[in-house]
Amino acid sequence: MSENNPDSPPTPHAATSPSPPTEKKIPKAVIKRLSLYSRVLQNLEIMDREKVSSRELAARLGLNSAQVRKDLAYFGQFGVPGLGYYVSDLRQNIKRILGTDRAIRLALVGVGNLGTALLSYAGFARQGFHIAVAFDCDRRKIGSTKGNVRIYDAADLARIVRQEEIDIGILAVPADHAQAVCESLIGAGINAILNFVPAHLSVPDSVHVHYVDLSIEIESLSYYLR
Amino acid sequence: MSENNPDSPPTPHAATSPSPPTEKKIPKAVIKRLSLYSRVLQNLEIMDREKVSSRELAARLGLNSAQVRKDLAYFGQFGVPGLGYYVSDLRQNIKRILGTDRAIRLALVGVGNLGTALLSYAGFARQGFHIAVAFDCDRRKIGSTKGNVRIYDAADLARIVRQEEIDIGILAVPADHAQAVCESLIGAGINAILNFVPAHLSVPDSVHVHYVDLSIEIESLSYYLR
DNA sequence: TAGATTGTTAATCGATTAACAATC
DNA sequence: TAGATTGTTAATCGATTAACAATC
Repeated sequence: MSENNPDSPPTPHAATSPSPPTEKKIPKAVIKRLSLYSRVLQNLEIMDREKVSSRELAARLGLNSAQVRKDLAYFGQFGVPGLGYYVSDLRQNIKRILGTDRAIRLALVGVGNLGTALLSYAGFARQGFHIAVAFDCDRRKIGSTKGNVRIYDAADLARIVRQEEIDIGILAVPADHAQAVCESLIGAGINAILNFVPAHLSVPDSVHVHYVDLSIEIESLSYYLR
Repeated sequence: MSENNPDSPPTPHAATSPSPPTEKKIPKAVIKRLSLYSRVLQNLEIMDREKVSSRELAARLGLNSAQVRKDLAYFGQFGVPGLGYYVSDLRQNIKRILGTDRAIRLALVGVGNLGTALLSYAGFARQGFHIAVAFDCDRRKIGSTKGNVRIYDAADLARIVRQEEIDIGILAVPADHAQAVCESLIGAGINAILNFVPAHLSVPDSVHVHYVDLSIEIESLSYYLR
């Protein structure tokens, strides 16, 4: 989103459409909250709750009820005036909107310290996220498996990512490889990346990157001590 | 920040001052970017760069240069018109502002799957973040050490957190314990928490919580597939 | 000095919240 | 029906960006 400012000259983006004919652009923050609603709804379902109001949904997440209603209204009319939302119904709708009504296939690139931890982290599978393959460029790791996941040569990334129909790439390589690996992933058709590398990635607008950086988070938190 | 809306009745917060006599409130996003600047400056220092402009700093992070200048200007005048910023000088200033010019002491609560991964994650130490102690309530873990960190009984949390002068708490317990543990930490004087638990925490305004939730991130990313 | 870049103000943009008619 | 809660518009709030005088 740094295009067309006085810092970078107006880019003659051949690839980018002048203005996508989308009805209304949905803020990223809305999508993130959708996932939060989904989780709360899952809990409510376990508690056998049939209905829920925007007010309660908001309270359970520390949000404003108008925001909840507005977020949901981006995607259709899911509620019943005077009653609220039907828990299971709304949950299914949200999962469909997010595309998590099927298993999501992940590829991990970089099986170092952090990568290994991610492979053994059970939390993913429970939510329907499946690390299908891993990549590294260390001879000693290639061909082996870790946490039931086979480790392939990073040189074969593009081919295997296509073959295995990977949805999302997880980046956990050394910082100086991040941009290159990122480009390989994009070249292989990936346009959603979870980036654990403490480095800024340059990607086309069509590619979505989420940064996870614990050091930055801790550093930010230290500002608030005492 | 959910106070004073029609959802929650105006809370008669005895403890909260009506409006802190702070000069200007600094947005959380600014603090987060400060940490990013700090990292880029570290890299520039390694490259033996003496000076840097807001333009370059911005470009390296995909931001706007006016934003960089404005962020820094919250805290003083660090730049030289016509020249830019002195790399080492600015970096030191930012570290001082963030409070990371000394080692930060962390306490991990919950030594399960994820907690163990965090203990063995080397990335922290490098940045001056030190997990000083860990807590669990499993008899078999209490008293042992993992990754050089001693695991204490969660029942002794308050006492040890004070004794060890912990700055930040890391929450990695089962979801149904999160709120209670969070309150113990706050009771022990902690007001900065890194929360890995997929649950909303209710905390006073004075306490800062950062949520790290990989499942939510992946779920959000799946929205953008194709 | 001329050129460059800061710090800062004003303009723009986007997101959150309040309010309320419509509706069950 | 009366009470409750939605969907949505308008008002508010906050954050980003452009522009430029001041300054090295």
